[in-house]
Amino acid sequence: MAFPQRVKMSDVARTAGVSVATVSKVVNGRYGVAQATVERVQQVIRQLGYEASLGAQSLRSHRTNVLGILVAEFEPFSTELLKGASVEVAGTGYQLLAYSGGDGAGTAVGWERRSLARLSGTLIDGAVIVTPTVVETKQGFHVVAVDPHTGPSGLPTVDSDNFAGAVLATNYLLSLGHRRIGHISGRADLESSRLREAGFRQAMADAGVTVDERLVRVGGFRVDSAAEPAAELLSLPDRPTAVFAGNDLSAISTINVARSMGLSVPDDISVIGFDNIPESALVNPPLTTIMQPLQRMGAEALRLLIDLIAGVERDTHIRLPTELVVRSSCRPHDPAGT
Amino acid sequence: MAFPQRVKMSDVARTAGVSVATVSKVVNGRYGVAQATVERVQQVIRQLGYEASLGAQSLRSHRTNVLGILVAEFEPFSTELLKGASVEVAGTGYQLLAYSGGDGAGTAVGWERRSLARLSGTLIDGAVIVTPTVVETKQGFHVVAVDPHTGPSGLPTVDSDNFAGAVLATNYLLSLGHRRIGHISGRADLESSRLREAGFRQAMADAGVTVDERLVRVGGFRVDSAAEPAAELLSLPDRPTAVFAGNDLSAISTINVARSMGLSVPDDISVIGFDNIPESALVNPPLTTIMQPLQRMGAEALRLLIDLIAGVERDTHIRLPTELVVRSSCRPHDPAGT
DNA sequence: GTGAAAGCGCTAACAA
DNA sequence: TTGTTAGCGCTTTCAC
Repeated sequence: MAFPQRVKMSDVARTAGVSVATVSKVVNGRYGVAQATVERVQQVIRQLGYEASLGAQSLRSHRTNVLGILVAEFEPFSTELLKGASVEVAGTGYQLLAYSGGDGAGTAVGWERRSLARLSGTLIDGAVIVTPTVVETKQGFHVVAVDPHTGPSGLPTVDSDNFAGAVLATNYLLSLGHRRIGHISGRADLESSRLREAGFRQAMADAGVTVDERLVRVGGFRVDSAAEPAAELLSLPDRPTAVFAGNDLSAISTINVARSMGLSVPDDISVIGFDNIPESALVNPPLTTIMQPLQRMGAEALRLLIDLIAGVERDTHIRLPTELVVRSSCRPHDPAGT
Repeated sequence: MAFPQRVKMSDVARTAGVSVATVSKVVNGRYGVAQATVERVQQVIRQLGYEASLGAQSLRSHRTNVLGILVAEFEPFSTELLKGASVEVAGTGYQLLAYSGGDGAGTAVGWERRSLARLSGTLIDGAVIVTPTVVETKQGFHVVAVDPHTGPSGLPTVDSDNFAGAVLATNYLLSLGHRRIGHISGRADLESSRLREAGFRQAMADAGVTVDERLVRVGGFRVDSAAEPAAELLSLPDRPTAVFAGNDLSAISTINVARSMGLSVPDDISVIGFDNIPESALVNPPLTTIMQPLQRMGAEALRLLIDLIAGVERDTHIRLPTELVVRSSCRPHDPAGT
């Protein structure tokens, strides 16, 4: 077993004694080929293990039955979506192609435009874009955004109720007696980040608690980018007694920073996250957080995309509910400091 | 913002007043283009937001700087590898393309051959294949297998020490006083599955405990496929007091089945898994398991692939250590049954 | 320094 | 029913 160079359609044609056009017809199940020929060609295809090149095929036909999921990188958030999309795609006849077009540092604005430009029109019939940095609409190519960018956009979207989730998180901390609550926000360009901060402020206002602006910092939704703002927050002379982190990664980063500063979570400071990625249960202490149904979001996005391609009339904005998940990273505030 | 059809190289050429050949040279940084022309073309490229089509480009050039990760589906095991590969790829100049070529039911033998045939030669410069079902070698195309198929294969591989891990798991159960230990094995065609069962048998033999063959069943490494064998095991009149599941998914399935039968884990039966996927910490009770460094395996596989492409001389078989992770799904065996 | 032309592997008219 | 032809968007000689 060392032979198989790449076998192409012309190889099949030659072996079967027909033209490539005929092979193409057989491969694509077109009418107008003698039954005997069909069988002979199929026989050769099996024997040679021929499989059409996705690149060449899509270049020509503009239909591939492959759906793209475009992400900046494969981190816990996007891989959860991927899991959901993966089970949803089963039995649809589509294949899934996940493309990571970022630079790995999470800083490349516009990665989704580049990825989309490289893959759309050829290779994929439609795409789900995860947390895009810019808004753009292409003609004749279907795109669904998960956790979309801020700003008006005609794009079909899937997200969760970020505002309500943030209110949930903040109210939980308030109910525990915290008043000096910090917030590490996410990527300023994302609607979700904006809404979480807005929910935080709303809940604080509703409770009659003034937000200390020094306790609100931009964390960027990543472990590395959140470390510095977290450190600043915790170094304040009158540091917060609780932190609502914009997502679980920021929360985990905050816990790491706290530990490195000799602070105990939740004894010295309570931390709550957002997302409920699987990793949040693995940190020490296990993270209290707001759950977004990530896998379901991935599944809904994929279903929406398939429906759009099929021309199904339907609602193109899906918003799923969030939920408080209590673990061990928060405790009641003790004014006495005992 | 509704304009951009797909902009192609000919659009750039026309706008810049040059030929597509010249644009191509500029895009690929070839020598022999006047500095002024280079700048003008680059200006137009930026202005139009041009990006080369992966499909067309790869069809012609057979070099794409895209590496493939081929999986049957996006489940916790493969997505962990993906996370590891994603951080490893940063800064290498490669992009990652993950392709799910299975049928979603996990039953399609040969998916990796099909996926490979569709993507290799065009689109990707090399591939990491996750738990392939068959062995095959292509010429002039680099492939690394993670958790490879049983049987001799020239393929470069990355795996963990499955045998030692299984011994670890079994010895742990033995040390807890269990003697009637069941095993739900994995996919018969995978080397990892074979080695885990072998390690189980070895550890039992070393402890002088006879394996009851009725307590060894094939589980297939998936939640759904493991449910029936688990149910059979737990329905036995003299059911095992502990089960070593071939992987975490089977273990989780076993816990589900136990609960549905009214059995308590770990009070009525202890369960240990293998893999340490993040989900294992989320089940109730949190799963005791054998950790494979999945993200690191993904990273090592990607590094190995890149080295192979670059022609670096190096070891092409990487085996990483496993480790016992104690959580709450096992407890000492109580002969009295109190 | 630049462009015309051939061709990557495939599909789709159209002709035979 | 089958093969011939053109061309998808791009790269690469090779003339000019």
